[in-house]
Amino acid sequence: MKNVRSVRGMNDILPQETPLWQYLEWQVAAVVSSYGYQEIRLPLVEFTDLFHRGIGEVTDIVEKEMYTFPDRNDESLTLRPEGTAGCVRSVCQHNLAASTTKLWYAGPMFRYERPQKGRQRQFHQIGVESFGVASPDMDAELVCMSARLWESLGLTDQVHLQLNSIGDSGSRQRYREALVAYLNDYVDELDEDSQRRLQTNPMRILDSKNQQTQALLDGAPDLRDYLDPESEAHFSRLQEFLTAAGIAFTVNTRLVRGLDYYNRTVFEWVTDALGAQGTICAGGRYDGLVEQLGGKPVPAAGFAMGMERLVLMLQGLGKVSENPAADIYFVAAGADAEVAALRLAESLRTADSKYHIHCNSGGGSFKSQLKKADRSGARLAVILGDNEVEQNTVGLKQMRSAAGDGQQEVISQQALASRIDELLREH
RNA sequence: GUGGCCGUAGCUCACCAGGUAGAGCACCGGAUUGUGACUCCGGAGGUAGCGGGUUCAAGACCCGUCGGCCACCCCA
Repeated sequence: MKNVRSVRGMNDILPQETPLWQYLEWQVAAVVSSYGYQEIRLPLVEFTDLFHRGIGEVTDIVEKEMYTFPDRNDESLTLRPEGTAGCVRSVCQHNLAASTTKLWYAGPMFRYERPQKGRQRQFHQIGVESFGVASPDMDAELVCMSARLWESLGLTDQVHLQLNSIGDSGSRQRYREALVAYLNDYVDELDEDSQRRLQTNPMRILDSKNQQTQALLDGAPDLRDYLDPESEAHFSRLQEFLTAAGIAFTVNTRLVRGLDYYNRTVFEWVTDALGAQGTICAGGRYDGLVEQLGGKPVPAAGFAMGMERLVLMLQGLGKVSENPAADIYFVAAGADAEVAALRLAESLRTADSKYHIHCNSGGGSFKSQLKKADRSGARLAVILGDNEVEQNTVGLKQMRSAAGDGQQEVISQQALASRIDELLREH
């Protein structure tokens, strides 16, 4: 107990918390399937090369956050740091994108980062990916679907949508040059990180949190002025759709994403309820990725949600997860009574499996077993001792009846199932 | 990877000008014969994250390390 411990940043989700996770998963599955999305289950491990080609060589994820190791065959493998690359790989491998394909998945992702609240090394995402539709109605569908999710989770008034278009590669190229040209005059005023990015990935300077840098950017060229006409039309059409759907958004021309595969639409759902980890959901269009990974050219778009962050928000709502309380607790004293209890509990489960039945009290006096029954939260205690066994009866005690707690009756063992139904269905 | 704060029983925390640890909750048992919740009594549980240093003596001071939180970075 001293020296066994989980790996840093890789946390247990304890029984107390799992109901909330299940609730979240259930809501998401219901919403996305109402849009016709189908679940796909993907490996946690992929060839390292997939992420280098998919996410981009100069991204932070690939440069310093991946769990990469050689397997026994000396091939380099990596624990997936995100879901899109693997999903696209699967789509290519099985030729799934012959027609429009809409997929979703959920599961753990791995990134070697410094843990904080809302950020772990093993964390969980739900991802949604759509293949085969290039027009902006698909972008709109994805945003609508995510908005509907917040609605179903009760989070709508805590989240806000930020939207941008980063155009095609040509417009980004032209904009990058203009931005670098502008910023080169102010190199000394930039923060250290931004100075470095000026060489490696200038557009990432746009979402710097440094205030002085942001002030400098006020005079910088605007990405919007550099969009190619098609991207511009795509973007304005998307905004039309969203307005029609009644979804509020802010166009943030400094919103760029850290993964190289995006083009045109990018969006983020943000909240201020989570401190520095404000993004709960993010995504966009990635029309070039399928081809880049060796498939036929297929347009695509998608987004991913951080489950830990959503769970934190749900907890913040006061949505405390409740463990399913016990319904029936068997109290059995004596060797014969234990046998009878086991037999009766099994027959109850056969008759109706929806009750939570506990029948392994571990012995002890009636008193201590009743105490355990009480703490289990069970509404009914079935009591068996030598007398009951002899007479084929049970004591049935109501632990939580509204009026006059502790009512107890003696009934035949044959009548137990139907009497339990009567008592438990009343509420 | 950088910076700040922190690390005492299962949980929340206390003590201490440095002299080898306590409370509440939880847990277990008991309050006469087969019955829970309230009350009373009792019990178990910590080599004070780990390692080193200073000291006659350290959980308390110093260093390192691991871990947690917060921010940066980055991202979901």
